[in-house]
Amino acid sequence: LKTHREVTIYDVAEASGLSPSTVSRALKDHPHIKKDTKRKIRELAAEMGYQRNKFASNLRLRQTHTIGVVVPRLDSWFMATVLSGIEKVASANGYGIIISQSQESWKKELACVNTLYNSRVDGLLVSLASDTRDLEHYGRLLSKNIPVVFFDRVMECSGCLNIVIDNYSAAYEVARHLISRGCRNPAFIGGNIMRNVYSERLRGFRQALIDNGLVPDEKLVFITDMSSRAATDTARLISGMKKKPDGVFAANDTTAVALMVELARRKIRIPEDMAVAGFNNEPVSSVIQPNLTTVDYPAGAMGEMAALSLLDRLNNAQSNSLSTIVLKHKLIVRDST
Amino acid sequence: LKTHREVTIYDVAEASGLSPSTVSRALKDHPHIKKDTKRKIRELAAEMGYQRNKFASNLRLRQTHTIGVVVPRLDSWFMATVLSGIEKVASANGYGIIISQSQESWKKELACVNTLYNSRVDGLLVSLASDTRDLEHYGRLLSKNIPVVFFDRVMECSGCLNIVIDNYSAAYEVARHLISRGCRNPAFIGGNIMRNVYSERLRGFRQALIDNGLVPDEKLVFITDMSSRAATDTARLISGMKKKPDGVFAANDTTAVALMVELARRKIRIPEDMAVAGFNNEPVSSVIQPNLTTVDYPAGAMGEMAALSLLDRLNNAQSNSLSTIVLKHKLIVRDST
DNA sequence: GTGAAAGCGCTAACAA
DNA sequence: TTGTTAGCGCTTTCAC
Repeated sequence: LKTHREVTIYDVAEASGLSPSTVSRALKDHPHIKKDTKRKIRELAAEMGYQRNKFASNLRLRQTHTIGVVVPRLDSWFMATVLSGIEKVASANGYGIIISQSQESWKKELACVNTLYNSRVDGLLVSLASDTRDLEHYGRLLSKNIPVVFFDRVMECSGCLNIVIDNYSAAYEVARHLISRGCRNPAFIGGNIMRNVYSERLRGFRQALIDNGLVPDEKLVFITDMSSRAATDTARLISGMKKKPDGVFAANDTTAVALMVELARRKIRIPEDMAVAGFNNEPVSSVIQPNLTTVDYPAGAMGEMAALSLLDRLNNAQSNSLSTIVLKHKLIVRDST
Repeated sequence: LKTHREVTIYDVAEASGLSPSTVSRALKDHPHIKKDTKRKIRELAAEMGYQRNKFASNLRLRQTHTIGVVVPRLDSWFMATVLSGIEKVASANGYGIIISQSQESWKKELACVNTLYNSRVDGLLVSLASDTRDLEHYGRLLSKNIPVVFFDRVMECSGCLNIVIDNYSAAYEVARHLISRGCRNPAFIGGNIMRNVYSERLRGFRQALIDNGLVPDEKLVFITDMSSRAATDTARLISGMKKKPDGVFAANDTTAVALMVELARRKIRIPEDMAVAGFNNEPVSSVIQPNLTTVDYPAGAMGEMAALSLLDRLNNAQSNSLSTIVLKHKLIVRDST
């Protein structure tokens, strides 16, 4: 427990010979207070080392100027970049962010949401864990008018806002590109298809094959936990097949890169023997040789947009009835295909 | 402003026919309360959708179970990994984390620290901005017994704890390795040498040269902002020199990699024409061809250790008088040298 | 233009 | 084992 008592508005009031209410008003630039008084109080407060106590204020005002963020994990390029965008917008608008990781687990996501609720965050920014089945744990927030914005990994949810890219089209474009490069038998690597990002990419991938007269081979659809390790294993699997795929579309660059490294180790030439495409346009994609064909994903912009939208809902209660915002993606063709 | 009133312990008290204090105690498993009463109250509270209000509690208790984190930027592999470690330990111990970015600016760092102070965080975890000159802005926290732990980018500070690796030795080892591979004229790329991580690495680099009978060439010391862009520029500069260096030690892998990419574009062979070593052992270092020689930096462990140490100071007020913790690094030799 | 006073929800010293 | 009560520091309505 702290030993020193805080400097409060009462102390400032006493020292200035004014009342606490006047001090409180002066400090927040209330129009009813004389300019001169304001100045005096400001100076005195600064001199005394006064710092307003957010808890007392929050308790009174019932709002915290804090937004909660729940992400599956934060040690990926994508999330770090999104978070950076969120933090930038939040802090520019006087909001703080509390971050928690669900570690890709539904159960832990539930715990995170509850903790953040207890912290009385003004709103929530969420990207879903890999195995989250429903949105019940957000019900309480919603019923209390605490806005929730999902980004990247989202689910349908009345009253929430979803921020995404068009994963279906992006994947469709990738697959079409693969086909145009001569692939007739491409493989897909993705994560748990309960998540929109993976199911939509798989759907786009399949549809592109069908639209081009090819038959998707279910044996070439690999669902993994999207770890580098899993990618390496998949590379082994693939390179051991009698009838190898002639191309691979991995649902993120980290997976694509780990795959390429292992394929190279096994003397499979890229793109001659097997074309490889990724997703996200992570920096590593333009480092690996050959440079990786991928989809540019506006991660920073998504973070900023998510924060902006949340702030908007916070300020203009319900004015905004949008339910989905779709950000632009872009296919980037490089040497791996 | 929220419309719904919260469910409070008063509501639960009324509904249960007990007093608020009993409810409060039951909810926190106070030993003086009958087991049966506890159970009843718990059930009732859950049923009524009671969630304790942290603000009221914080206001009363004068502690928040929240730790503030200030980092230069959070969109790098290193920071994301450190943060992941911090979050893991914090949440496992019932603490939340509020994260803010100084954007490498002293001024903004100051603002971050003040905001976090206003939020009454229990303690602070900090990695310094590139141009921070002194630690005055931490003075107030320290005088209020709010513990501050610096990690990675630290400064001497009585009363604080610093968590680092031995940057001097690590750099010394890298330089010695470069020399053992035949380099006689290696270059150094680092950031602002006000920061220990860069000054120490430069110092170790120089000393290794001297100890091996070489003379450090000051024209081959490049101080940049450590952006990829700057690395590319440096590569151009270097490759345009009449008397090129025969090796480069970059103070992080991102810089080393951007450098290698540009050198390759200019047909400089690595390691034959120029050896390159980096720092951090970022994943990209084992993706680039040739794989990058680097120093393994225990980023995740550093995050966990930082959080753990802070919690320790929070719990055993001042018991721990350590002022510096040094984590182990490891030279990793690969094909780029 | 300024002040008095009530109350946000919770906790703990003290009383019973 | 449980209840009473007095704040934690701030904001704001109402009065002057």
